[in-house]
Amino acid sequence: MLPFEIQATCPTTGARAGLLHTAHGVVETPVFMPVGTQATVKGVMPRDLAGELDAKIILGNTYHLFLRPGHETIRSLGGLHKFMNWDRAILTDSGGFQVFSLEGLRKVTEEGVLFSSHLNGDRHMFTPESTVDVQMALGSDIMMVLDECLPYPSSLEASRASMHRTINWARAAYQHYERTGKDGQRRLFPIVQGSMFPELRRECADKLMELDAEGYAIGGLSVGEPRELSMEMTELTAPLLPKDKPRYVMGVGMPRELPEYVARGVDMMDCVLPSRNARNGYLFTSRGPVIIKHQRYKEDANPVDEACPCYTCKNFSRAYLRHLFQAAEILYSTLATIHNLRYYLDIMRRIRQAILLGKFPEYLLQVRAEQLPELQTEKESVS
RNA sequence: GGACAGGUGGGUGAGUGGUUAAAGCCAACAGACUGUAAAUCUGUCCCUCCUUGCGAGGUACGAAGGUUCGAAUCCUUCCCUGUCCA
Repeated sequence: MLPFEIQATCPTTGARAGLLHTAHGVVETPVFMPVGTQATVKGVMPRDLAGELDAKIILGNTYHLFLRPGHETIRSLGGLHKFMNWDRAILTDSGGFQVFSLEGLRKVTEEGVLFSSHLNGDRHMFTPESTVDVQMALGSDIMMVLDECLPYPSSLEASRASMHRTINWARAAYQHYERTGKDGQRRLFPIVQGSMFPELRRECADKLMELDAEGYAIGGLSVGEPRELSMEMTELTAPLLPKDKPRYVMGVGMPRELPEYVARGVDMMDCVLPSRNARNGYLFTSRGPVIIKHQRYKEDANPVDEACPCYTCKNFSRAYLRHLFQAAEILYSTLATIHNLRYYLDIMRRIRQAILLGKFPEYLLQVRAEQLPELQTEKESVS
């Protein structure tokens, strides 16, 4: 298997366009990966995910799938791909994010994380080794090492200790992986931590480099810090990671930030924003956000985004979507999620094209120059 | 015609003499959301004013009177609604 093929690099910014080969297809990078935590991208059928949206890779979650339905159940049913009828690539997060999001339901020790299930309180010990085993049972194409995702802000001392723990876990996970699971069909990515401290980020990246992994992630971002900080941390960390390996920034970002991350050498991103915000009534458009529940859309016959070629925009009005939202109809979530994901994925396709054509700097400048209103005005939405 | 039960803010529905401009829920109107405990969560939700404060007035619990220092709460009459009996 060709590990990671870089097709073009922007000489100005360092942005790359590449091909990430997996046992479940080729992923064109830079890529945005829709989040499908519980073996489903909420609201969207795999048929649309592969067809209309043409996503090449999606996320699953170790913690959630371990608890329900259980990795052994999924293994016995033929693996996660078969289980959810998704024959393209899957990346699984390790449960490291749940260390952050389920703070209060877990205890971190040097050995790993002891979770109290949010479903029934049962206690489960997650170790670097066990999370690799679970992800192998799921049949993940890209596995993530167990890491400790700290909240913001965290003290220097706490961040340093945590960062070292994450390094130790990464080593343990990698050793285990090389002993039991490395077969050229899958990958295991370590995750750079270090909170918002440049020296910790550098040290962490440095140490993880020794693992000579098949790809690296930058984690611990989008945990409450100002947006500029997430960008700064990425900017200083990405160049420390191997040029010939995919770089993955976890849990970002807003649409306009996507090219910014790519400009900093990032190849992969994921975020729940497009899917979650869709369900909560927040639609991303080329002219800024459309909060579909707003009264101003009650009689708006226009599509969500004139410029969007998605199924939702091609066939339905804002007024209809607003109605579905107000009525809490299931179809709303589906149509809204299809739109938002299509919006994100189309942005990534444009970014990739720009890089391949050597026009990424212009693209970036153009995006930066667009002064999108925070919210569309009454006048704009009526016109 | 008779007997019960009941009429509370957009809806529903608590509240039976004073911390009640009146709980809760819903609707409505806004806000949040970044490796998903999220089809979730938060706020506003009678009117006017300002020095925007757990501020000042004014209206308000079917209607009109009355009792009381004080009434959505007690009394009287009337109007209306529901159920049952003729």
